[in-house]
Amino acid sequence: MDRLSKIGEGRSVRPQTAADGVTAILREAIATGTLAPGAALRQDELAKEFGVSRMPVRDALRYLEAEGLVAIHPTRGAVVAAMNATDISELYALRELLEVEALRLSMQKQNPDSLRHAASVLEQLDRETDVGRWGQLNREFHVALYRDCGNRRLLDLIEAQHAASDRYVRIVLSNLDYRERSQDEHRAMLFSCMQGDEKAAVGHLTRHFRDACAALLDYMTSRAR
Amino acid sequence: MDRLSKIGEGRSVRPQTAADGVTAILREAIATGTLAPGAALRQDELAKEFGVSRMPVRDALRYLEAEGLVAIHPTRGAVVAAMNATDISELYALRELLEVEALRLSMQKQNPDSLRHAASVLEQLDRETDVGRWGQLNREFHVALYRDCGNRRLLDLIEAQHAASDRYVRIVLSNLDYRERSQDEHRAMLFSCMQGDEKAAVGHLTRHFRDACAALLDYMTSRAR
DNA sequence: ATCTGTATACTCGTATACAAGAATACGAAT
DNA sequence: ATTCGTATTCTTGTATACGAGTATACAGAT
Repeated sequence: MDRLSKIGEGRSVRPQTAADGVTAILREAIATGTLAPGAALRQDELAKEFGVSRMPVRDALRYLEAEGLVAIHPTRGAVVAAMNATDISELYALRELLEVEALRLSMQKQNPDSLRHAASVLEQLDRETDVGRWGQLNREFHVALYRDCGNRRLLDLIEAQHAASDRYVRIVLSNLDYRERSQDEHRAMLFSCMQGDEKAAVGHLTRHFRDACAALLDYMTSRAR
Repeated sequence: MDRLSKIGEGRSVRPQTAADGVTAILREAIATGTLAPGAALRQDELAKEFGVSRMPVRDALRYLEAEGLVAIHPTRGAVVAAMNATDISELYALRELLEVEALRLSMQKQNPDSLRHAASVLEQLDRETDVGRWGQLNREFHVALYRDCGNRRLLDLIEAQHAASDRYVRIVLSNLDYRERSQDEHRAMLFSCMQGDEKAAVGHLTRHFRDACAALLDYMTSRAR
């Protein structure tokens, strides 16, 4: 048997390659805004900065392009993807569509483990003070509610959209008022899920997205001049 | 002004790079089944075959990985993504979710140009005899119905899922019976769209997906032994 | 005979080097 | 002064070279 026929097996335990490291650092830098939207990403420059050659940097840029965080223009270079009102509306409309469906499917499975985990993440979110962790925990909470939906492809897509909206999420979450409201909505969602009240849960989730989207659009227009 | 601040402008007119060419050839080979699911994709081998170095091949593999057509395992190589019943179910459930939403949104815009284009593609499909073009025209018809949905991100996602299901679509479309049924459903969809009957259009589209999915699952189980 | 350990071969990841294309800057002509 | 053309510089795309990790094969031990 050919040695390569086994490649597809096993979990995707990515050995930590240089490109992965660069990807992670760049992703974080983009999420935090250290690399602002529109900023040019020169291969040479980044390579020197990270102490690697341009090859891993190229790979990293391709990964981030797939995630929608950077835009690559062949022979011209890469830039951090733009942030604008249109993108926000589209992104949140899409997330609502995907996540409402995933929530519905998951609730039919009734897995208490997932809800327990969601509850634990929710508490961590209350205690967490580090801005950087909020986005991550927020994602973890949402995914915990969906993970029993039984559609891996759907879950992957949801995670991808989360990565794309991470930049936005951090903005709204740095607002204390919004943070409290968000947590209220999270608690309401979790409660409805535990009760098995699908309609209520979906309602809370929908409102959650609409709220976040509205807060972001407000923020964008307010500082757009 | 820095020269790079202009990178993001203009349409994404990708200059035909070697990597793009390799990507296109590989994508087609995977779609037609020339490269069967599970087949190993050696960088050296492909590079020699296409008369380029391994670098463009690497890039191509990354693109195809993002499209879900190949699975890359670092330090172990890449293989053509597997085709199985689970994947089919997930993929079609996802497409149904995305495309029904896009259709709904598009129909609210009422753009007769799109429908005219869809009708023209439909006629081409009737006349087309080349198997390779069916998948492409099929995609064009569907996208024509959705393109006014006003959410670019949603459209991109739909196109991505189409690319992933191209392999499957070609299988069901090579069955004459199914082809006729599919065209009937297409015509029914278009008719409902022209009438502005959203409920009926969505019904036809949903049935279209369920039919295709069922036909595929039948096919898979029948020849899986 | 099966299993384990070591050696070998193969493939990928990364680095360096070269070539080609794009944008800017400069100069000449109108 | 403005506009067009050319040259230079910068950046990316591609090729080649090297190093590291993984899997297979073979040999020895249990």
